[in-house]
Amino acid sequence: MPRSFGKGLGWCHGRFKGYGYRLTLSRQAILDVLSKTSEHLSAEEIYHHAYKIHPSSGMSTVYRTLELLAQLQLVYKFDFGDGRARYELNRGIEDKNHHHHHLICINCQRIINYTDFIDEEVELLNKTEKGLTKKYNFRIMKHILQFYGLCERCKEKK
Amino acid sequence: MPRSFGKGLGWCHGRFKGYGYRLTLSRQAILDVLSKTSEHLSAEEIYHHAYKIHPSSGMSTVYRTLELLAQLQLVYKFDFGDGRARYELNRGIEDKNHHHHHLICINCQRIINYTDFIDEEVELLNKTEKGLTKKYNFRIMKHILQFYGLCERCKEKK
DNA sequence: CTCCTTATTGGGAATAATTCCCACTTCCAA
DNA sequence: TTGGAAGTGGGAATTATTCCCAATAAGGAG
Repeated sequence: MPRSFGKGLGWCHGRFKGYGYRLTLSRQAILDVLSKTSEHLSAEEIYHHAYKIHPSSGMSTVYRTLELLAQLQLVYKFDFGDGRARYELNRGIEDKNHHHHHLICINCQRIINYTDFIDEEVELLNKTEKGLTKKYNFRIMKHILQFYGLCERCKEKK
Repeated sequence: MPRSFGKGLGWCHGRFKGYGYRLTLSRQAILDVLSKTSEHLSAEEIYHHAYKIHPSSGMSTVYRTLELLAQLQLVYKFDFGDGRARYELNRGIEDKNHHHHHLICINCQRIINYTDFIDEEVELLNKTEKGLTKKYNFRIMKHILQFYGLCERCKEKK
């Protein structure tokens, strides 16, 4: 919403206008939802939360907006293997130190953002990226690194 | 089929029986298809190929069988971001040196198995895995490492 | 502030991969 | 040979996502 929106998302506004996009109430509501959670919400979850802020947003709009935001790199779109996409606000633009990878429980879907070893990981990924770019003549645009397993709780029950 | 099946897949037979599963014609056909390709086939592609060998296999059976094979670790199930699962025979059991990761073209879906830097990658992944296991008390069961981009050809056209 | 152009929207229908269901078949061990 | 369990086919059901298009709203110009 207008008020809370100002907090940390003002920069989005410029980004939108810069590309000729309109910052509508639906889009604000969706950005607002994403900015207020640390969870990795699905489109439907975002839809439900956005509903409370701006009740007339439909699913189509949610999907379209998320697609747009992903394209603008304002959000990341992830697949954690449970058959639906999940979205996370890209906080990295204003706040470095937020770069992380994911550890996913295949039983309860709990997701942990970890930053351990992240520097080494990023270093190796960059190196590999360079090597692959050269050898296979690719233009690499993104990578995925995820660990899957059973979390503390789910491990017991099996 | 029976004859060609003997080539390199004999060990599957034992694996099946060991778990009390039956090695039916449908299952043989599917394993046969997977053993004869280096591509990453989707369930539907596997279905079509298997059809030539054993025409009465239905889609349900293909999905069920692939699920079973993945569970037995005889095949790997991958998601390359194009909305359908893809499957690859696990040749690692008899043939080391086949461990690889994937480089995927987001435009034409071409997939390259690369082994460059694989030792360093595996080393870092193992280390990270150990660290995460300890810190978050997870039982890690698998990881995903993939690079996405535009291949040589698709890069030009954009 | 109002008007005009055009991006954006809602919602219902369409799509597509995968899973479900269940009567029928096949396999194997006794 | 037979009984029960494992496996099967195919069509229906499920589910996330995309498509479509008439109606709406954003925001710059006047």
